[in-house]
Amino acid sequence: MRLISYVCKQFSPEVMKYLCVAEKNDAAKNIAKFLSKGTSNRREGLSKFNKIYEFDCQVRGQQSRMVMTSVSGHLLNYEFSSQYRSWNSCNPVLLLDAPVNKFCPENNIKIKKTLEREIRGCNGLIIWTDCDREGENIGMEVVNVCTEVKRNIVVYRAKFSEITGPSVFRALNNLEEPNKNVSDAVNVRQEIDLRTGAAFTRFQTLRYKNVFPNILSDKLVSYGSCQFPTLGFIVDRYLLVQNFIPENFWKIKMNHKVGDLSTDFNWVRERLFSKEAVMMFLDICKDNPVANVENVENKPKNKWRPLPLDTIEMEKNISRKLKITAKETMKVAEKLYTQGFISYPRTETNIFPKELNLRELVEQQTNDNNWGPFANRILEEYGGPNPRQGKKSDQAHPPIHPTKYAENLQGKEKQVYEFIVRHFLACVSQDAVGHETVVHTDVSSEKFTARGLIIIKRNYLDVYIYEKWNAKEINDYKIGDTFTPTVLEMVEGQTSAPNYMTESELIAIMEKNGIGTDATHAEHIETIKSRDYVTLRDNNYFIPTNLGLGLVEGYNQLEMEISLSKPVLRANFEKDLQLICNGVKRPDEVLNDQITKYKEVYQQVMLKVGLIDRTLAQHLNDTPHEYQEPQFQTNTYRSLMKCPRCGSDINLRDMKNGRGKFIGCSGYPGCKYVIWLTFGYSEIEVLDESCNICGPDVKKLKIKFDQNPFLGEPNPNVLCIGGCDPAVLTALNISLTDNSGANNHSRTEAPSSRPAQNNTSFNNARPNQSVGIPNVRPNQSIIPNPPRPTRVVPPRNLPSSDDTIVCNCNEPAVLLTCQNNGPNNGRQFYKCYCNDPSRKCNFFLWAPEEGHGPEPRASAASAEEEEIKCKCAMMAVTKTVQKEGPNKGKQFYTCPKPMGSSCNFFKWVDEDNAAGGSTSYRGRARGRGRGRGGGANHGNRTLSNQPRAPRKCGICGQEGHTRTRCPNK
DNA sequence: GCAAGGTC
Repeated sequence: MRLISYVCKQFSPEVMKYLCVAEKNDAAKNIAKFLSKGTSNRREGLSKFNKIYEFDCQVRGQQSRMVMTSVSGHLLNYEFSSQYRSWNSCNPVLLLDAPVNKFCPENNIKIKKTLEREIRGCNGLIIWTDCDREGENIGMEVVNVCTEVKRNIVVYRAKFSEITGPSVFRALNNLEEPNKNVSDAVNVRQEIDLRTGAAFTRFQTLRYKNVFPNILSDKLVSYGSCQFPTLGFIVDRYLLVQNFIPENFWKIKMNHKVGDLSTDFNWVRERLFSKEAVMMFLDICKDNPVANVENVENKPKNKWRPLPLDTIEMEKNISRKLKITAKETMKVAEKLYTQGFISYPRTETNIFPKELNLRELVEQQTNDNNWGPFANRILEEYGGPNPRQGKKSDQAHPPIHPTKYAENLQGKEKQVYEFIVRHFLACVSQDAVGHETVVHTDVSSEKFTARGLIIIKRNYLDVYIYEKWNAKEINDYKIGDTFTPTVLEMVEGQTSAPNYMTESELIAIMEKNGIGTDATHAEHIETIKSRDYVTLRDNNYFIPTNLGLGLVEGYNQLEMEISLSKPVLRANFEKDLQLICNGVKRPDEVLNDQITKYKEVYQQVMLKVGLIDRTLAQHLNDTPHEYQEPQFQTNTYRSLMKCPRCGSDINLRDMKNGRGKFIGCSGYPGCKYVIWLTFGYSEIEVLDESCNICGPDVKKLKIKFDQNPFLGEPNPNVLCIGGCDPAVLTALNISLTDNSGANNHSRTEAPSSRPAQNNTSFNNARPNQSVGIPNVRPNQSIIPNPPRPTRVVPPRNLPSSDDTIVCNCNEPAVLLTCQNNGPNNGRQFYKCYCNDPSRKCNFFLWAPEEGHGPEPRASAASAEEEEIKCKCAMMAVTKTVQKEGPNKGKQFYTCPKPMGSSCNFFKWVDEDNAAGGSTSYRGRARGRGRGRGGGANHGNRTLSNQPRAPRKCGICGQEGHTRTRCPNK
């Protein structure tokens, strides 16, 4: 509560306006209805899924304005960085630790925009999402979106277990803080599910379409941490049935008939697997076939009313008794919940909270024609509701119960609602009461018993029509009675295999093993049906298909310590997630553990994959083709640096039209950060070499310019665009902070000719529209490394008359020879000798040589020979007049930028450059550069005597030196 | 074309 007391001081109490966000539209509607007491005004959100309700309400003792709206489940979703999304982009194993980002899917954008719009007018936020693990995470997504727009807002969490008037007011009067631990656990769960699911799904699909093209060429052979263990349960039962060997058994049957009343007696030995032995016992009995009644037990026997209803029990019972599938049941229950007829249908709790007014709930049902009289009996005859209590609680939702009487429901809604009401009334009523009689008899020392049942009060059975309790009348025996059995004979039987698995059993075993949630069991079952892993026999029993059986058997053949089709991996993961919730384990710790485990599994699978192939081949009855490894794309991009906007990697990427490259964020489309390369180049690549100044995350770029903007520098040049050298950014027209399109035009094309994807998406990117939330691993920062303060290097002027060249470290420079294949091949240059990265000495200087000395400028330079710069210091391009007229065909220099952002520089090619007066900055001819800035600007020696505009330092703007020698660094 | 979890 510390947060709350702190932030409350930030605002004047009379102006509080809260944005309230529920998990779904109907919940928002009902919460608003109760809180506003029916006075809320409705208006439309930007999405049809989130209406907005406005009303006044007391919050923490203050009259406040409430703006109630909703999301629609999760707002964001994890996705791989774009370069990993294509199925042939990489080996699937790389997906286990490839970069992932959270982004807002297209169909949630309007919901997100609604939140962003509404929070601007509010100074508080109250999270009303469901009070479970996922709801906490959804709430945190809302908090992140809203605080990104408006930082200083009060954030509260409303905790409620049902949407009723008392419950929501109780939540409002006991506002809490969001729980970050719980939200973190969900993030880990999401990330691991995506990584493992995608990695193994791609592996299986790509491999088996190749190995069994006749059968699986078009099949999606998916893997999921829940779907595979679910398949495994069905296969286990199937194999149990298939491998079952029946055995014959024999037993003695005894019956006694008195008039019309027939009483069966059970042999205490039940059955024996030896015919001879049973025959022997029967012979003994028949020697003196008189039954002596040794004892008669009379005792009360109750049949217990059901426990309060949780989701699993609801799914199992409705599946078994009403023959409605779990998936359908949940769909119907969800609808009933959103209509306010029942409480939240996803609950693990079977204990009613004390504060829930059960009497009121029973009273709501008293007018029904079918169960109304029973409800009245609870109130009048039983002294009010008396629930049987279970032992489970999820601390979030109460057991499923009716919250409102419904009389006009139809079809399955009616059936499900009726089940929930009858179950509720049953569990708060009384156990059925009966009387049991057990008769013990002796026939020649062999014991036989008979049981009779008299039902005294049916109680809950009157309303819970789904259960039967049959009375069994037997003869009235007394101790000491003797009688001759009507039937005394040997009967033969055979053990039988268990049945294949029913849905009800499957859900039970999933729950027991922690596979899926109460909300998703039904989904996983549907998934394995749709993948053709299992099929339904007689509309009731699950059996695996050849594919499902082959896959599970294949993995089982590997005899791995941890099998993908066994539930242990998921179960252990769930335990770790709970530890994150409890604050015992750190999320990154669990994440890394899981990734390591799955990598080991993947490696083991790869080692013995032939065994899976052969097992699958047997089950599919097909000959496996030799596996051809797909040609995975090799252009998985090397990270250039971290995105200034979202912290993901940004990479040098190919334009879709193949006409160049650009630098884009791997979080696209979540993050649309992009740098267009507006300068001319023939080669560009990201090197392994990191920038000493910007840090290890920032790699250097090697660029071969069409026209080298760095006069005298080698071409190709090795540069850093991480921000350590503003002159580089200026020369390349790159802005790291402004990404609204300052350089958002392609290298050589007008924006309209860019690929459509980039043309629309990237141009629309604005900083506050970021939808990407980076997946920040522990050692990552979401903010790129800022340029470190550059070491101060005092200017060291080289003696102009001295032949010794010294570098910026004041050490003699080393004379090297250019080895590249460019025009400078074989040419000599000076470089820092000490080669100590910590010194950050970038010294470079061409050595004077014959034929490379000062040259007179060509009087009428062609574009090839002369470098002309425009007003924005870009290398001017040569164009030819196309317009009809006297100048048609004449060449001119102009700014390389497209119309609209051009500096409008203009100069005729044949104009006398030497005359001066031009606005251009003239450089050296290609391949004839000298020291940076033409030598003179290095301050060490002049290697060119060409007339030129004075160069200014890219860092401090002063003349007389350049960035490498800047005293103000 | 991948997961599981929300919800419509």
